[in-house]
Amino acid sequence: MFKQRVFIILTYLKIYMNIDKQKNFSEWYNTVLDLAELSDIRYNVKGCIVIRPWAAKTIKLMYEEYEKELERNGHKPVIFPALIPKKNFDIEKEHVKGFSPEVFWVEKAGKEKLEEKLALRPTSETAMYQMFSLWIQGIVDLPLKVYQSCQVWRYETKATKPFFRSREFYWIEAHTAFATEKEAIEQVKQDMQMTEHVVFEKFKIPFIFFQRPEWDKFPGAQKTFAADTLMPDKKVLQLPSTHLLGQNFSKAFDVGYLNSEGKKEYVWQTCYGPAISRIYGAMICIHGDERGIMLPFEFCPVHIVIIPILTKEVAQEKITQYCHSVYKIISNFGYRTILDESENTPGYKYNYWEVRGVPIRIEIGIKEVEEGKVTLALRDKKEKEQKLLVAVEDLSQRIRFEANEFNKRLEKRAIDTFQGLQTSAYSIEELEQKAKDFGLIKIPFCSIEANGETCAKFLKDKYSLDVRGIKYLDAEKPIERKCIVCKKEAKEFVYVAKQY
RNA sequence: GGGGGGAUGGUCUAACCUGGUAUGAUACCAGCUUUGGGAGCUGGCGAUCCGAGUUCAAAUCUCGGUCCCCCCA
Repeated sequence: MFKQRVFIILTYLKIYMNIDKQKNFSEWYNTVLDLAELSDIRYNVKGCIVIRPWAAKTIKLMYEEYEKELERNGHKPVIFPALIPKKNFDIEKEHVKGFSPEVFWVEKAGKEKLEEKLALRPTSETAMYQMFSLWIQGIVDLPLKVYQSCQVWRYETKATKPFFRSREFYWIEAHTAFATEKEAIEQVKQDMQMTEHVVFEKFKIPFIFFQRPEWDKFPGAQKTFAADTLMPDKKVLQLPSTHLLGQNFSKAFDVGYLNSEGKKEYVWQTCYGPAISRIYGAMICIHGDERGIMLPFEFCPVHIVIIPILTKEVAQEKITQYCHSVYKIISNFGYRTILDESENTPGYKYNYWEVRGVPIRIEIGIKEVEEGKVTLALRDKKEKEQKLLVAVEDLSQRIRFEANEFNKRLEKRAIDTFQGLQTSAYSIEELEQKAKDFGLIKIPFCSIEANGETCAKFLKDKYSLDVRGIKYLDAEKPIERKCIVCKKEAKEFVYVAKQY
C-alpha cells in the first residue's frame, strides 16, 4: 500500500513540472524559465540575461502588436542613439536627480579617455528633446508623436529578477509634444486606452491604472499614471506608465514655437513607456500553471504541435504520411505548426510542449488514420477532459473555435484571480490582517499630495506596504472617513500593496 | 541597501568538516530496441568560477574578486 502510494506520487512528479505557483512562486518561476528555455542567466554580467528563442519569438510578436497600436494612434517610429552626452543628461534637474544613481556611463573608448562622458540611455527624454527643439519651429510641426522600440540600461540596486527587473531591458518609449495642455492630457488618456487595448485585450493581463502619489512620480513629470498588475505571490508589478510632463522639459530643452501673435510658446509634453520584457514576465506568470507556461493564442511561438504515435505492429509509414498531410493542411490555415518527429516517446513530447505552453496538440495514431480524424488536446484542460476527436475536414473551423475559447478561459482565469486578490480595509488592524491574504487593498487615506508622504512611509516601514495611488477615473471618494494612519480627514481612497 | 546560502561535465549532484587518482544521475553522440503521458540496454564525449596565498600536494584550508539564489528593506 505504502509502496504503491509512493509510486503514484513519484509518477505524478515525473509527469508534470508540478510546482504550485501561488505557494512557491520563486521556485515555479525559476523552473519555467529553465525548463521552457525562456532565458539563460549564465551570461556573466549581473542583471543581464540572455533571452532564448522561445521567449524572444513571443517578445517580437508583442512588440509588433504594440507598434501597430501606437501607429494607429498617430505615433511615428524613430530610432535614436543609445549614447547620450552628459551635458544633455544634466539639463532637467529633477530628471537628473532621479536617474543619476542608475546610469551606466561610457568614459573610455579604445585607449582614449572621452572628453565628455556618455550615458547609456536609461530613457530617452534627454536624447530626443534636443532634437524636438530643432524639429519644432511652428504650430505646423505639432503635434509631434514618436516612439522607438529599444533597450535601455539602468543600474538597479534592488535584487534583479529575469524579465521583471533587469539592468538591461526591452521597451517602447513614446514621446509627444503638443501646443496645448489639454491635448497633452488627452494623450495621457489615449495612452491608457492603448494599454487597455494591448495589455489587457491582447495579452490578457488585468491591471488598474493609478495616479501615483507626489513622492512616487517619474523624475521630471507633473503627474504619473501607471498600471499595476498582481503576481501569484500577491505583489504588484508596475506595467506601462504614462507621464504628463507639462512644460518642464520643453522649457529646459527649449522646445517651442511661435504662436499667431508671433510670441514664443513652449510645448506640452507626455511620455509613455511599456516595458515589453517585463510585460512578458508578467504574462507567463499570470497565465502559467503547474505544468508550465501558457500564453494567449496569438503570442505562442507555436500554435499547434502534431505528435505522431507510431507502433511497431502497424505501418508506420502510413501514420507518418497522414501526419505530413495534416501538417500541410494546418500550416496552410496560417497557424504556426510543428510536426514533432523526434525520436522521443509521445509522453515526453506532451510534457516538452506543455511546459512551453503550446495551446493545441494534435495526436495521430493508427486509430485516427483509419477514421480520417485527429485527436485534439487543449493545453489548459485536465487530462481527462482535454481530448477531442475531430474529423480532418472540420479542423479549420474547430481550431478557430478552440483558439478563441482558449483565450476566453485564459482571460477569465486572469480576471478572477486579479479580482480575488483585491479588498478594502478601514482600520490599521484590518489592513494588517488582510495584507496576509490579499494583494491590492483599498484604504481611506489623507492625501497623495506631498503632505501624505509621512503616512505612506509609516505603512512602508511597519507593514512593507506601498501606496500605489488613487484609481484613475474612479469617481469613488471617501465620505466622512478618516485616514487610517493619521486619522485626519481622508481625501481619497488609495490602494496599497507589496511591490516588486 | 541589510542579512543568509551557494558556485564541481550542458543540467543536478558526491567527495569539502578530516588536503592525496573527482562519484552518480540526467542530457548529448553512436548502435540496438521501443513509441496512446517523461521507455530500455551497450559503448562514448564532457567538469572543480576567476586571482592570489599556505602546502611536497588544493575541489577541499585562507584572503580578494565575479556571478547566482533566498529573505528583508
